[in-house]
Amino acid sequence: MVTMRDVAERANVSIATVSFVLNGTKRVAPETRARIEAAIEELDYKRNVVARALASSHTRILALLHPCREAWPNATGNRFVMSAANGARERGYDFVLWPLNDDEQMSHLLAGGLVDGVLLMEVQLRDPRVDRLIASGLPFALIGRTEDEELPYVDMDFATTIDQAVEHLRSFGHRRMALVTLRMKDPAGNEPGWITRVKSAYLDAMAALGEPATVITVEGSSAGGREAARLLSEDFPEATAVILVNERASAGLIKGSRALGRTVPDDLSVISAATSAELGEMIEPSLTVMAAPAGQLGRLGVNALIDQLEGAQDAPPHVLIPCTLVPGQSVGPAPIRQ
Amino acid sequence: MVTMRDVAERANVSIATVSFVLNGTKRVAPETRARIEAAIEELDYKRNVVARALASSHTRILALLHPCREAWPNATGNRFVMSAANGARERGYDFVLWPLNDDEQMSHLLAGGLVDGVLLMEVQLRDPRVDRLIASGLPFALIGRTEDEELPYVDMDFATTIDQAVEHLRSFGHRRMALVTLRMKDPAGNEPGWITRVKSAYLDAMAALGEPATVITVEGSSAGGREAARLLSEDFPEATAVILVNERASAGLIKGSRALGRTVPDDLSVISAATSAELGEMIEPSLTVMAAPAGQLGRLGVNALIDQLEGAQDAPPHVLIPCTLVPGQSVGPAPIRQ
DNA sequence: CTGAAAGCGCTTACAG
DNA sequence: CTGAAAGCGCTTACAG
Repeated sequence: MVTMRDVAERANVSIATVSFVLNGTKRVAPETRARIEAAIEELDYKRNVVARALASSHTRILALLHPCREAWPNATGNRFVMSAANGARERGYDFVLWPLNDDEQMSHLLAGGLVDGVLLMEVQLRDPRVDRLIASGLPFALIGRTEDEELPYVDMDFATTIDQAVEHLRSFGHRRMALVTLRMKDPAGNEPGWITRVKSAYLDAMAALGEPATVITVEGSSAGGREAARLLSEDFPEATAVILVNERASAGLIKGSRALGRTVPDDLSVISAATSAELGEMIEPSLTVMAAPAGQLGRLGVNALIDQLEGAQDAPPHVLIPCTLVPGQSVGPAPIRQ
Repeated sequence: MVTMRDVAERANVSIATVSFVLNGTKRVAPETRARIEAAIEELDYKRNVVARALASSHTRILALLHPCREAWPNATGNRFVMSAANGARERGYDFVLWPLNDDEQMSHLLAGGLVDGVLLMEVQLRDPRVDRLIASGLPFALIGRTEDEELPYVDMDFATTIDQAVEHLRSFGHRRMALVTLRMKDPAGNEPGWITRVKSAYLDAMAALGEPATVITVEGSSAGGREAARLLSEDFPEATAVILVNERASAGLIKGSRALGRTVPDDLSVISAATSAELGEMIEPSLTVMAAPAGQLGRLGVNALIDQLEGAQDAPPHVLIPCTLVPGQSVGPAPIRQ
């Protein structure tokens, strides 16, 4: 293994000077620098990240924590991760995904000194992981919000997204619209904050319109989607439109409705929010979608984290970004009925 | 920050003894051990992973490298990752996903001393990353095979999978079957090894049956699937069945065929191999699928890697696992025609 | 502009 | 069974 000492010897300098060149932390005479750079080149020296981390107490590694059990989110999640990784890299940080099963593993990671900062996804309103993060003293940024909105976060703007979905459906003449979302609780019985926000945005919108509201929650799967179709026809048969915020149930909802004799969009319009254009494309008829701003969230999240690490004195960022409407063929004029 | 020294002082021992207890590397008297464990508990001491890594030159971290650009694989890839992560954990290793953009980043990782071993996905027949891995001296295991089949790998058994798909279609009376697979090259013009293997397994099977063969390669997207439907009707209109090995084109192929007036499965049977039951469920009609053995591959891959790290003297593992048939509604009797 | 030296928090022969 | 001490490969005041 080539070490800094080897480089120093070859360039006839001390290891301190090599370090200065490598990190740009101090002026070094041009000729000296050239000699050192040549030695580095010739020896193909790479600095030992572990030793550097121990000496400097920084690793320049950022981790995205995510639950190991959960299905990995698909096109949206992927885009999020990639843009976060690229954003990190552009600012000179490594970025890793760290699947975690339990609290024990999380403590291990937080205390181990291996990462400089953490990005947390799928944050819940009262999230014990956030408490742990705070306790650990490690810098972090949240993708999603807790109850305590003082903490730094970037998040989808669910209120605006739902309002726009409602507006879009209204422009097609729909008045009775149901919300279909995800049934999901952690062991402690908490649901992700975004589900809570989606529900209340929907209820607010319906209240403002003076229309009746029905919220259907099903699991995130094809079967869940079919169940939603059934519940919809039982509990809210007057609905002519559905706002769907449950990506994995999308296909099942369409299939299930068809099986119950309601075709999309003739009998029922569907708009799938917080998802991706790719998903819309996969389904027949192509879904009208509100595409999640995954790329932006990834970049903003990682930048917020790095700003913090590098001691930007700004207030912690609170960023909300709405989804973008991508029209498909699943929304049509409201059917006339009595 | 609580260090080993704090623990040692509180327990009235040397830091060496604390280390022995922590690592179980040496006998320690029961009373001493108890004192130390109590101190660890009371101080909530966690060992500094970075310092340990520098001193021992092991981090007990394994990395799964994957290209940062690529779409993240979906249910199959997810299952693979999760089982690898859990497998690693069970043997006392951390497991991270490391998105990489380029060779520079790879060298940085390999030389940095941060990971003990590496799992490489989407291996190509001639894969420069593998050369780099070998040069780095880091232990690794491949998910997929290079040309040089001496290297340790675990992989899907494409030959068996294709044979079983063919057999399944034959049992429905099909004789003319096309292969639709993925068009994908890296910058150097190499295609992933699995694509090459799928093609030759298909060609071999058709040759053995004395049936004509047509291979259609399209990009992995809805549009690609529709293009495949078009190419199929132009280039091989006699085909009554398609073996599809291009997960993301599945939906488009069905949609595109329907648009061209061929319904599935009445006019055309489709079997989607190396994918997941979840995907099959999403599509209308539900796809008959050959589900990838993602969970097994993840576990076996990580175990092969750890065996190597821990110096098992066995020959490097060469494991092949076929997909599993999950019948859906996209395969039906071959239509009678002339 | 450069270097000698302490120190980051551990592990591990070695000695007793 | 336990400890004193060297050493892992860097960074970083401090001195010159």
